[in-house]
Amino acid sequence: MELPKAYEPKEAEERWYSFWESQRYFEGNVNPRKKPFAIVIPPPNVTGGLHWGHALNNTLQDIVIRYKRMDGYTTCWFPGTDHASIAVHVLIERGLAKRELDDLLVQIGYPVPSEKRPLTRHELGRENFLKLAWAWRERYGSRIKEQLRALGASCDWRRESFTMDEPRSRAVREVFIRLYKEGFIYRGDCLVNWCPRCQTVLSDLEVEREETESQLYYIRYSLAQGNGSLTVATTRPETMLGDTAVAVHPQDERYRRRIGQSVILPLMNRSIPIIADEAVDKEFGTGAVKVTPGHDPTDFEMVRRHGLPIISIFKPDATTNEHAGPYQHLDRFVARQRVVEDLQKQELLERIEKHIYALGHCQRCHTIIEPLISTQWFVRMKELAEPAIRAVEEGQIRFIPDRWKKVYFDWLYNIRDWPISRQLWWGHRIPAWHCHECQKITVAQETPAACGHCASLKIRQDEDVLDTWFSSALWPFSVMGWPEETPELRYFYPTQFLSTGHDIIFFWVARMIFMGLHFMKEIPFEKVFFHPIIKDERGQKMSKSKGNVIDPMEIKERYGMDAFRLTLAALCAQGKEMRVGERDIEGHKKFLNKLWNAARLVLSFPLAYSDPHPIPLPERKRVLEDRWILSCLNTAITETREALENYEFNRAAKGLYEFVWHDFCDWYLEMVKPRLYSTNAEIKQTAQQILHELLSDILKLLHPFIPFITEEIWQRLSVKSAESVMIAPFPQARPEWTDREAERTMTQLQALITAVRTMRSELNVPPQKPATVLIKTESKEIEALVRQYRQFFHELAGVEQLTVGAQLSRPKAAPRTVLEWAEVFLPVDGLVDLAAERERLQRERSEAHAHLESTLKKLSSAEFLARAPEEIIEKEKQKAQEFQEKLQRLEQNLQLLHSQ
RNA sequence: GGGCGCUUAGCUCAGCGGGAGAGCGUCCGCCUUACACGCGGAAGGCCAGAGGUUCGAAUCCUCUAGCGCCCA
Repeated sequence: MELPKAYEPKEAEERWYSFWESQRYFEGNVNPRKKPFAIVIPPPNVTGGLHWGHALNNTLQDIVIRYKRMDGYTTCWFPGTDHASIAVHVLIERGLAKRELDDLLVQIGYPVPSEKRPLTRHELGRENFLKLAWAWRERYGSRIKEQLRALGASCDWRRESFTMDEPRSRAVREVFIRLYKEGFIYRGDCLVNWCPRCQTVLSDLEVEREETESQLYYIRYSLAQGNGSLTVATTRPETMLGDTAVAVHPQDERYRRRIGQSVILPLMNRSIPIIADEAVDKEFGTGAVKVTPGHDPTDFEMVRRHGLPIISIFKPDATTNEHAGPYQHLDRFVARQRVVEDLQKQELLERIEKHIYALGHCQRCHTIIEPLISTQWFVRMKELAEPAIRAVEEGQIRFIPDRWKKVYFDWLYNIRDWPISRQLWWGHRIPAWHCHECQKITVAQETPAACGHCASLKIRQDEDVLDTWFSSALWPFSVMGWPEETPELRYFYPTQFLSTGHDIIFFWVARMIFMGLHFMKEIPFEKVFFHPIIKDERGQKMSKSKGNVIDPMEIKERYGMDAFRLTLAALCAQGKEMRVGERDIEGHKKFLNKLWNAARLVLSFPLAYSDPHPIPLPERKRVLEDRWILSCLNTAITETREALENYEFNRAAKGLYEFVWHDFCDWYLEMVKPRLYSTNAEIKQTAQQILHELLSDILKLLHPFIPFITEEIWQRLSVKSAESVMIAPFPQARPEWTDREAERTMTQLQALITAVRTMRSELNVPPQKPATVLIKTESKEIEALVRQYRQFFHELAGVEQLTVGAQLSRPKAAPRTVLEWAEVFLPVDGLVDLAAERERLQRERSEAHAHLESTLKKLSSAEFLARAPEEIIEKEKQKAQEFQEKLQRLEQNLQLLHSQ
């Protein structure tokens, strides 16, 4: 079937995706006779759209799963989305405030007030808020899923999960209850990271540190006894209102005699002790620091060690409370200003210095974090972390690239307990009920009727929800139906491959590992690939605020998804970041055009038979170029497989690009044309058969990278071995096709043809103009080669007259190219720039000379001969001979030119 | 403060112990019957710097400088 002149990605992409889906190719069903290969998708946030990072990550997963599917595994890619507790919460709150969600409010039957004032979640109440959030998800939550389909992701959509759907919620409750009963979950008062805007606790990981220039205030505290004073330095003067001590380092000579004395806390006129603690940095400020346990993690720990009181001066919205004395009801920054002013008035502020420190911000809303004492739920981590460390240490789980192991270990070795409660509404509500009577806690899957301890009916459920990552941590087994013992779990768990960004190594990867080990008693996945972070062509992270974001769907419109996918794969080296610009995509789109046109050529010579498995072509009918390209194909197959097994996506993609464009199109297709146009039916048939076989393998090799165009071409093959390229077996190298001799001969032929082309080009001999070429060589082999393939010199280099031999005398004034084993002359009419010719040969001579020198130096070294491996010595000897010959030829030609 | 990574052709990057590579860009010549989204050709590099290991270093080690990321 003939192909249209240009490939139309838009229409083809939709058509083939629905074809694959209707044929149920994406479905992975338990099949004990085949080996499983499963991937769980890193669930994207329901609120989001597909960005380039998703595009990369999911392209890589799709490449791997398509490859494995073609290679005979039962593959299953489990898709789904994440409920993104805080992101949705923020989004809905903002929507309410701006009154952008009125239509959804109407939909859930909420009486929408007619006047346009901002609404709050508290006005709606928890139940309505949740209804609204679900309605929002129903309407907008499928966008990312549609975008993944557009990308070509071959997920088993029957198995789609959502972290808040019923089966996943059951898994979450089950895990919570088990961990609670096993003593891993506890509730306690701790100093936590508090976001005053979101009004919730955040884990350390959800706090983003930013280097900020601020001030360091030096404040004088006078001693309770006598006239002396002590100066402390602080970045947060307002928190002094909650100071309960001043601390110095025990070995600090300056303050040793002060330890045990007291100071009067300025503005509050409270006496507080001077304590000694190792945690004090002698170099910081004056070496004496104020201790504010209610609002500083280091101070909190310190005070615990010394048994001192803790005072919290802020309310959850970060305004001051009754403990702030005269500074009550102030915003924290206003409080700071007032405190500083008053200290100045009382001449207690010694000086202010510039100071840079890492200020914590809320990952979601960017508000400055306030450390605050609060009651939260925690997971005791130490015991859970140990097996997770071992699994990676012992290599049951492999990280690629390997270096991320260290990051993982560092975090787990210094693991801190995980605060899992969040003061939000959208999420998994903690399955714990508090009893009014006995104050005890009852945990249960379903709402209990009464307290499990005293049977009181006065119980209420905990208000908090769980950290979203708590449910994500269960993903590898929750998507397979855990806690039920499903056949999927038995067959597909553990999965083989996980691809993700290194930015969530702690958030997600580590947590999946310890949860998997704890609940499944088995690792969740065998290999974790950490892909690079995508940057734009200037090396900047893509972000909405920078305005450098391009919607992948726009890329699809302009270039087609295959071009995007191929680009992402080709640029994906195992580094920390990769830069991608539209130019890169443009370039790879050109490759698709090339492939398309090569296919057009091949398909314009349809096969005369229809058997998809014809009798193999007799070897003796294969000519040099056939043997050569089949040998190259073998190499391409081996290297593609190898690269894919090692997740070297760039090597796989670039290797195929090179093979298809430069070996197959540039050389093979050009060489095979005369046979295609031959009147000898047998010759023609042979050429066509090989061409079809090559194209078919090329399509299969490329399919994981560029699924749409390969299918579009595949479906037009006159003879195809499978109803879809997607389920055709991935090519295997045939050892009998490897042909080193053909490769060597071809290399020589290419060198000779290139030599002629170069001279033609440099002399501006137009392609139409027939050329006369002389090749001088002493090698019988080369001579025979030139004679045998003189047709190619005609076809590929426009050579009309070709003379070859050992005896022919060198033309004096003709341009020449000197190879190791031959000299090529192109006598032309008219003047030749002999000076330029001489110059070029001289340059080549000094180059050859340098090469020769360095090899000879090696060969004359006794140490080299004694220590270098045999094959290297052989190679050096061979090199020496080649350079010698080339040098000799150059000398002879230079002499001839000098005589002119 | 601790850790990790990067520095190779004008740009973006591969290569990571044995003859310096690709894509894009630049320059030259071509509408050759699959493709001008093309064909053919060319120019362009003390592989950041300094030491060391080795018969041999862009590649391994140490230090220095610059840039970037992560953790505290």
